[in-house]
Amino acid sequence: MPQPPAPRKTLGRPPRISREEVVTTARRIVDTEGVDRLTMRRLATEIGSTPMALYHHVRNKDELLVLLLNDYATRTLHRPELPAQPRERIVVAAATIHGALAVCPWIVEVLTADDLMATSALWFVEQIVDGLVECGLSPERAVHGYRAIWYYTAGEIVVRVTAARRRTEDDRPTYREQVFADLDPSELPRLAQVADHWAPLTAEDTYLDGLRALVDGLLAPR
Amino acid sequence: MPQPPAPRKTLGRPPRISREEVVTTARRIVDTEGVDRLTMRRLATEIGSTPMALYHHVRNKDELLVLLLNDYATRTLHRPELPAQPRERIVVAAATIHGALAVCPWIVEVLTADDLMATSALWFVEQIVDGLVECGLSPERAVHGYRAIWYYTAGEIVVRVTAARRRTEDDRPTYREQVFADLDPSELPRLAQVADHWAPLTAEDTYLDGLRALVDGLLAPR
DNA sequence: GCAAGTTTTTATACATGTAAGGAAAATAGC
DNA sequence: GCTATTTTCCTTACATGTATAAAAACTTGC
Repeated sequence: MPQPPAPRKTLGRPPRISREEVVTTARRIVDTEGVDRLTMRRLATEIGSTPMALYHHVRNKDELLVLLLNDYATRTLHRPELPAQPRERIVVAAATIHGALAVCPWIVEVLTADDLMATSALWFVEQIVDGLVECGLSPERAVHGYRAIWYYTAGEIVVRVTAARRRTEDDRPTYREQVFADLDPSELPRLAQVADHWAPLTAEDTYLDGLRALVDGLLAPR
Repeated sequence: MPQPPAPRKTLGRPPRISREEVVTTARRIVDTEGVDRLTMRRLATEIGSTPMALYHHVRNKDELLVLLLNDYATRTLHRPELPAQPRERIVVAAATIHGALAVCPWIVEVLTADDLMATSALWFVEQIVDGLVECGLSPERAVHGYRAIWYYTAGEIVVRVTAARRRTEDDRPTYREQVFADLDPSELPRLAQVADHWAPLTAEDTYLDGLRALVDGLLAPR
């Protein structure tokens, strides 16, 4: 026979939903219907509650998205075999984070939030900082180096994703196309020279090249 | 005596407000009261019209912000004396853009929009691409190099600004502080080592250092 | 002058995030 | 059992961006 629930230690009305349930349900909605469908009301009805009840488990929608990102990172960001050579280790660690985030376009709102501080991502940060130190940087410079790598990585994702988003929700010619069509070759010769190839050029994925360049530059003797 | 207005050529009901007026008024609101106060309703009453009328001159609020950014860039982004040496020219051009954007925190929503394509900024892009070519890169690689610089620059601004924003609207301890307090030194020794200095370290402005490293790396022989 | 067509403006309506205040459900002290 | 206290939940309300449809103010062709 069912034990009466052990006497509660906590004060106040017992919660009917948990932060975890909120996040899990939100994840299901995002996974199955896309992040656009994730509204507080929708989430509330899905969970059998009311919108404002969610706000006792999540500070606001932004925080919910951060939690979703952490959840996502924890589940999909597995530690790869890293090369022994520190420079290459840095590159692979950064590229792994980048790869995991790049396929998850809804994070843009959140990405900018803070540096990636999901516990699962910290290991990668450690690898990067450690690699930089092993290559001769002081711990302080190594942290700055990691920050630079993070700026570059986050910037790449944010710019690329929002550009893509804007392209889909928009059939009119891009402002960019417009501008490149009216380029004055005598004023801006280089841009005029590459104007025709600009779109395909900037569509190429050169994250790794840029990352390598940045790491090389960070490690080069001053 | 006032000439009767020349017979209009355009069809349809004559506009009572112009795109320019919309942007100018929006700018005034942003300048005097901050970007938070810029709402479509507020803008409409300020301009003596109705919210939906604005949508005939501006596709949506996002586009309005893009226009504001362009307007801002056109007014404040003046061409500096650039060094003759191409490498340094790249750095100064990028740093100038960065400096102009960094003081203008409300652009974050927009920055991610696309690359900076205000006509006034194109000159800087030209300088960067040209500098890279002068240093021996092919035009294609130069464009990719510019993109890397832009990713880094935009990422730095976005991350820094939103981190600052979150700090002000939030008095609870940061997630980051939380995480760094619970660091396991045996698992993440480097991070534990710098944990105490993390906040001040990441608060330092190291944009230029990172930029130099990136440019160095882009120009290093492969 | 009138009908048709075109562009701008207005009125109305809806979805969304979330603030404010009160109701509900538990414990603790009496 | 009763009251105070604490925590969670619910109801209501508001500001905001913007979709939709109709009205208004023009030009053009007749």
